[in-house]
Amino acid sequence: MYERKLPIQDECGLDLIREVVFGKWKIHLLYYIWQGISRPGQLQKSIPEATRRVLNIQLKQLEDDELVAKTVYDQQPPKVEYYLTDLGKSIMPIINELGQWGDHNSEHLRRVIKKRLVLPEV
Amino acid sequence: MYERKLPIQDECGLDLIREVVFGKWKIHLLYYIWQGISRPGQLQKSIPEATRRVLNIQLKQLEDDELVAKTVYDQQPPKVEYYLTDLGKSIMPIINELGQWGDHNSEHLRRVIKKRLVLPEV
DNA sequence: AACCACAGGGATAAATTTATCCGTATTGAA
DNA sequence: TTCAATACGGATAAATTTATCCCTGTGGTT
Repeated sequence: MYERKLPIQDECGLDLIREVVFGKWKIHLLYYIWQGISRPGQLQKSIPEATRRVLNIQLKQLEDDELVAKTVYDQQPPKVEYYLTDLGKSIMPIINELGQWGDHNSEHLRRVIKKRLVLPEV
Repeated sequence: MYERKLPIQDECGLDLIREVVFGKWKIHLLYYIWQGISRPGQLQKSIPEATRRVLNIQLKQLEDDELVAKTVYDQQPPKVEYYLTDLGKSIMPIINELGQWGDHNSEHLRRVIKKRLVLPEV
């Protein structure tokens, strides 16, 4: 594992939120699992931009943080199903609102984000 | 500036959200500005764990993304006041919910976060 | 004259996160 | 026997973000 060197901030609610949901694909994973897409392979197809490796890592963190849990079926080939814990379920209304806010303002947001790619004016 | 090498994902609302609010102190800054703490020096006192440098960088990004704007008073010593744009205001209800969720579940969250510091069992 | 408050940013190092590559294991099917 | 499907994870490189250190400039105060 990676041994952290800088202290983790956990003073306020916003600190805690950052620690558990600010990963590149965490809110996406929570969303798709909530939608019923439970198996790792399906999740990867739902998020093709992410490599399988990263999804595994972030799923593991969500699991460690107890926002998701999984059932490992004892069979061959392996079968695993993720599901949201009660804690995970409880945050979904907010994540959905975030997604809606992003969709609702997508025109604006894409515009400002695209500017980042443009080289600074001479 | 930093020239990005990997493509930015901006497919869905959740991608866009990540791009504009997933910085170490961005939601904190939005929150405090929303609370009326508008001057850079005050913001830094409100978030003592962050260095002034990082706050400047993240404020600049929030400004580029048009979630905040600022008034620069033409006087000496300098005086600057940040405020939320309409877009910035519109996301505050959700950020407040995030903070409340974190506060509400702080006991659980602190527990799982602290485990990360513990070395893996032998 | 020396210092403080104020806001800002360059240069670089360090930390952290993510990407890339590749290997493990099992069963059934071609 | 070779390959596909399934899930997982080590090792390392690259990218990105954050931390550290230090400097600029002005006007008022001591």
